[in-house]
Amino acid sequence: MLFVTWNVNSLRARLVRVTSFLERNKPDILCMQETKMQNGQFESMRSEFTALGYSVFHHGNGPWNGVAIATLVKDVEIVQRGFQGQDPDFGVDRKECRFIAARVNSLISVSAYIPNGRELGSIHMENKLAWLDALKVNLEALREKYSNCHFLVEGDFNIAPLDSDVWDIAAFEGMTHVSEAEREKLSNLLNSGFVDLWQENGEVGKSGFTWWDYRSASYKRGHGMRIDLALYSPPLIHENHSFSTERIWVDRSEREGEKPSDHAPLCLDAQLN
DNA sequence: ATGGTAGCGCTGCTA
Repeated sequence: MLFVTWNVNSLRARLVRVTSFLERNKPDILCMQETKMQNGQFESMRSEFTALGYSVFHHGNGPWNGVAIATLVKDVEIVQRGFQGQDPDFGVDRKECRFIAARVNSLISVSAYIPNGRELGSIHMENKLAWLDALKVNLEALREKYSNCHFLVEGDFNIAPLDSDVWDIAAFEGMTHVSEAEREKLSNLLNSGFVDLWQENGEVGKSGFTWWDYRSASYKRGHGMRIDLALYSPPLIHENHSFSTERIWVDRSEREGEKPSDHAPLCLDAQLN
């Protein structure tokens, strides 16, 4: 199966790029982040997806954030929008839509958009760290509930796990995305039973960057970061399941040409049953 | 070079 996660940076601005990508690559599941629209606005473009055979679940409430899952698989149901037990997708100033989970056959597919954090020490950074704690709690609960399911958590984590995941670690002194605090939250999540598939299976010597700033010709200069991740967890109940990564790669062609997102899609070819 | 660019929605915020 082909799995893709892509921060599209506005689904309205990127609709043709996204539908063209689906036509050409036919991923079984596409997780999107930063759709930047409300559920009602998404309805006006739903037919663009259904025409290609995709079912789409969208979770958005305003001009920022917003996540979605599109799939060709027919045995699919939405299992969670936002976090449980609190007013979900909590943000500093408003409710934000950053988490959606669907069951696709025997897989729970999660599309997540972790808060940016803006600056170390800011209220937004505190929110980012709290959000990562809530993500771990919610995933633990879901893994208990769907204990016979594989879990693939994909999205824009706004965290570069390793120093080698940024173009120049020296340039990130005192910056978000590489701080000890957020990396520790990610480690906590991984230690609860997830594998960073790029770290496990990425091509040796390839950077794995998925994001390049629009400014300062960052893409051309190779100034990128690996912040879009695919995390896998096997079923809690270990009965005759298997999962193997055939290949994981970044489709850089989508960061080129006319009006690209500032993120490229992270693609995963994997077999599971 | 404490700049730079893109998107949203209408003035400045978010990334």
